[in-house]
Amino acid sequence: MFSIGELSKRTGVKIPTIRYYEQMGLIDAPERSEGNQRRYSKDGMKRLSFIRHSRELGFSIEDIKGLLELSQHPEKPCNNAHNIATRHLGDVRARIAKLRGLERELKRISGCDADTIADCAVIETLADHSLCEADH
Amino acid sequence: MFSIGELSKRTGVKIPTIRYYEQMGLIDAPERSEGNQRRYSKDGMKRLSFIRHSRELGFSIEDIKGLLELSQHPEKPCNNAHNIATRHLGDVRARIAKLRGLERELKRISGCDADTIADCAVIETLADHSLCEADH
DNA sequence: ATAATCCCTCTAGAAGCTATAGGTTCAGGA
DNA sequence: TCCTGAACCTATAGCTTCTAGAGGGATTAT
Repeated sequence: MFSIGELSKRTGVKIPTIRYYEQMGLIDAPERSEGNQRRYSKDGMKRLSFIRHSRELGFSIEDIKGLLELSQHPEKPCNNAHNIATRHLGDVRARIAKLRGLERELKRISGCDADTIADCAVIETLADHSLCEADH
Repeated sequence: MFSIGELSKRTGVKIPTIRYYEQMGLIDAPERSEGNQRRYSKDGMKRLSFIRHSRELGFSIEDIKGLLELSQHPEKPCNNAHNIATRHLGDVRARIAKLRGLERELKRISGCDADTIADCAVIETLADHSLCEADH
């Protein structure tokens, strides 16, 4: 049994975040001490680690709810887990593609070597859509 | 002079967003009709286009404030504009790098061909940090 | 017993919008 | 001129994932 502070240290999830996850229904409300303080079990810690790891991989709270639910049923088929992961992979790839476009454009405009705003490619580009290379 | 609806159509910025920008101090409060409705000038439209374009490139509201301020002073040096753009480019690159890491990991785990949760790499990975390849 | 540290709940804020409610104004036709 | 329907107004709340603060109680170590 450990306190929320202990749990926080061991999992690397900040205290208010743990309480937030409880509120969002990602983790069960744990037992309480006589003085009403949260007391977590090892299982609680495992669950929180799962959540933390999932967040690090960028899964949304909703997705994590699904994944946690699945993880409770080892005998079930895992298509759903694959679906969630694959969809998320798609999202990540889309974001990468978008950012690559931005990167290209930003690289171009920030390479400007003008001295004054009047000739600056950064400002010029932002002010005039037609100067833009990429069609975003 | 056009109404907010016209402005919205011409710039592609949604009406509530225009009002939000006004509130955030990105655009000046425009003149009003006798009945208190907003009436924009061509200058107002140019400014909003600048903002829209900047947002498309991912600049924050604060950055855009700076860029707009600079764009008003064509005679001034443009180091600041370059600084803002270069910093933002750095941000974008950092995000790309992070997402690439996620992509690699997600690709690995969603390639799992297990049938049940018990053997599923997705769930397994999330549950056990030590199985993780990348050191995120 | 007391001080230091921890924990509690509740609320608000951050970013950048979007949506809704309840009401007013405008533009065009009869 | 009146009417209708579309467009507009303000104010407020919601989205997502936390994070920070206020004001007060619990625990732990000495």
